[in-house]
Amino acid sequence: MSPSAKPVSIKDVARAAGVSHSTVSRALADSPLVAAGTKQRIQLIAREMGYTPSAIARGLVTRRTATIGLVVTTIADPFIAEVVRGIEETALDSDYSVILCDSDADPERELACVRTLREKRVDAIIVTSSRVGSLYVPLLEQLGVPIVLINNQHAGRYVYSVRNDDRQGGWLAGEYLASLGHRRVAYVGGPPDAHSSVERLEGCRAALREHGLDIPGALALPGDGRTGGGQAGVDLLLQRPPHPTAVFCYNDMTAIGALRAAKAAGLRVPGDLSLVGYDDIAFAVFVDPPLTTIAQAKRALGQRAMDLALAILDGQEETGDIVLTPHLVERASCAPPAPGAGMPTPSR
Amino acid sequence: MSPSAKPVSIKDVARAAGVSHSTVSRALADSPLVAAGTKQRIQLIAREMGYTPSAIARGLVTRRTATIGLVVTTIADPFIAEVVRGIEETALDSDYSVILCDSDADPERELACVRTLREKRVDAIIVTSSRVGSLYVPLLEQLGVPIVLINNQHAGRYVYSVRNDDRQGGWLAGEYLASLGHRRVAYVGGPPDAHSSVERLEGCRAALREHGLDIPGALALPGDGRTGGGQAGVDLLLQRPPHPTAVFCYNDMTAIGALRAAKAAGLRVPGDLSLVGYDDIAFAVFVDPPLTTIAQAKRALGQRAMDLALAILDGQEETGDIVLTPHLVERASCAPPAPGAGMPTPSR
DNA sequence: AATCCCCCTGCACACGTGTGCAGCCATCCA
DNA sequence: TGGATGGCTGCACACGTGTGCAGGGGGATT
Repeated sequence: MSPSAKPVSIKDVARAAGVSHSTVSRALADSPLVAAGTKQRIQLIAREMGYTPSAIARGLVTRRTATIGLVVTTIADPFIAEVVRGIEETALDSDYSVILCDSDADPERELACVRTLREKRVDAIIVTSSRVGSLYVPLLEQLGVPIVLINNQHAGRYVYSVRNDDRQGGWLAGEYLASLGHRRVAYVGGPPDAHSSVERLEGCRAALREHGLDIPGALALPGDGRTGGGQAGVDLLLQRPPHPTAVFCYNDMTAIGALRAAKAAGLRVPGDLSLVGYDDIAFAVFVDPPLTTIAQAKRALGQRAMDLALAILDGQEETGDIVLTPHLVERASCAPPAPGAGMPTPSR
Repeated sequence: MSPSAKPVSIKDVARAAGVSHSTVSRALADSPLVAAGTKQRIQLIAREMGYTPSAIARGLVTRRTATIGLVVTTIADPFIAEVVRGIEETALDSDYSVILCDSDADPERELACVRTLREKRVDAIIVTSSRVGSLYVPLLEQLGVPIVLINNQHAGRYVYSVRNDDRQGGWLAGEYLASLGHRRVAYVGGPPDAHSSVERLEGCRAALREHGLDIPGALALPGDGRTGGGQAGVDLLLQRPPHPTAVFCYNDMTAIGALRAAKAAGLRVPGDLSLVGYDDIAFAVFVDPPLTTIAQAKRALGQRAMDLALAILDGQEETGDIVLTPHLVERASCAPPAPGAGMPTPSR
């Protein structure tokens, strides 16, 4: 069959089998309304003719496309890629397809994506780490489709969310650093408008306070969630003493940037500076030293999101806000502070 | 509108405008057959009613879904993620959607993907780095859809390909190492059945031969395209002297694994061992030392694949095999061999 | 033997959109 | 003023599938 030829339809099968197309439809759906013999014969003929049902036509009548839309800021982010994998996995297991839309963090493109997804009549939409998450809520009225937000809590009808407990993650980092003996820790955050960034900071602060410590405003820097932000953050910290002995980073990319800057400045990690990341991306193991980090269950995040979407479509009333607990992965980028560290002018 | 409400159709608009649905259809398509005034009025009403055309119904009659299927081994691979980004980008610009299928390198899942894509009536399929590429050719007869293979050359009707010139890439690596003065270089490859791996090896050999050198069989090791393969490869090389002074790796992941093994064995890179990767993934910059590597135009690979698919669907006869040229990116993982290196027993 | 009932099959319509063709009305030309 | 022409609109069908309803036929029961 050449690419331009039209595929065999249910009617073609019906003609070959000498029955009506209704009977074929029922036979292929394994309906009890069709006699066992007829059913078997039709199924055989359909197979022989290479029949494949048209999800298009089916979708038109059933109003279900068995397809969900997935909007991501960028698939090139290893954290997001892992989440997507979880979504893909459970989608395939449930015979669902996912239409991927890479908005490239551009709100205009993101809107174009949503418009397309609406035309394609996807059954639901999953959005990961969008900064314009709240933008969807007004759009929802026109959308008429359930939306699951990943790591972007947002209350609202028809808007659900699955997220990592950022506060708890921050707390783990703070508690760990404090227990190592650090008394002067800094924070290099994510994009200024990211809710998750302030949550992680607050969590960290809460833990430090239990030890009588805090992160002063001068040591809480904004970033961008990428290596550049980490690099700039540490550069800035090194310009104004006294230096921190540890830096908690918004995510692993930021930590990797911080690591570069520290090395470039002649500091040893973790000897002179301890670093804690967030996410536990695959590459955290491969930098030198391997990154101690707060691990999110990335795969699970995707799976739960997809499961939630399926449950909603199945008509089950589900809790609208699932939160997953992160945990600390101890590797080699942290150590107790060197005696006398954190003083106005380090050796250099 | 609640999620379960049905969207407004072209007929609803027609009723509101007091015309037939045909006229609405034409007006929205900006057909010259409709009077300018009527057209404007209808478009306004449609907008006010929040009408969105149903790609489902349209697809049924036009036999075009404006959707392509994308089959990947795993989206978690940063190289593939970058390619996907290129595809996504040009797809969105052409108002096409892409259905992503992560086969997890499992042939069975891969087949399930293709079956689903067929049901969804995608206009074309793009496959990246599948090892079972040749498996698609027999399937094509039932498929009736053009297929574009990325980095998986395979002649055949209705099967097209966009690929990186692996031989040339290998040649670049070999030439570079030879010009640095290395006389004993090893190769740690990809999966044994990967055609690209033998191409890169052969290209490298060709360059070395121009300098009177070669890669003996004992120094050409198989791998798996992941860090584990690189690690195992270098471990093996270090077990049997004389050691190579440089290792050309199938890809960056392999090189990163090789780097770990070398460090673990107390070797310094590039002092004691030079390393060349392949792909130039984003993380190649962040390992220590930053990786010298053969860069593939990943984004372009995706773009060209999508462009090719669009051209084919547009009825243009296109050349079926596009090959892109890689280039060397010099960073810090290579240096001239140390004097006396490559001898039976290194210092340790 | 007649009636009833059950099992199976087909008819017809619906889903939302695109399009060839016919038909209507107004305008223009003779 | 009558006919022709052209611009605009609606009718009807098609795309492929699902499903309520009617109807037919055969077996069982009375």
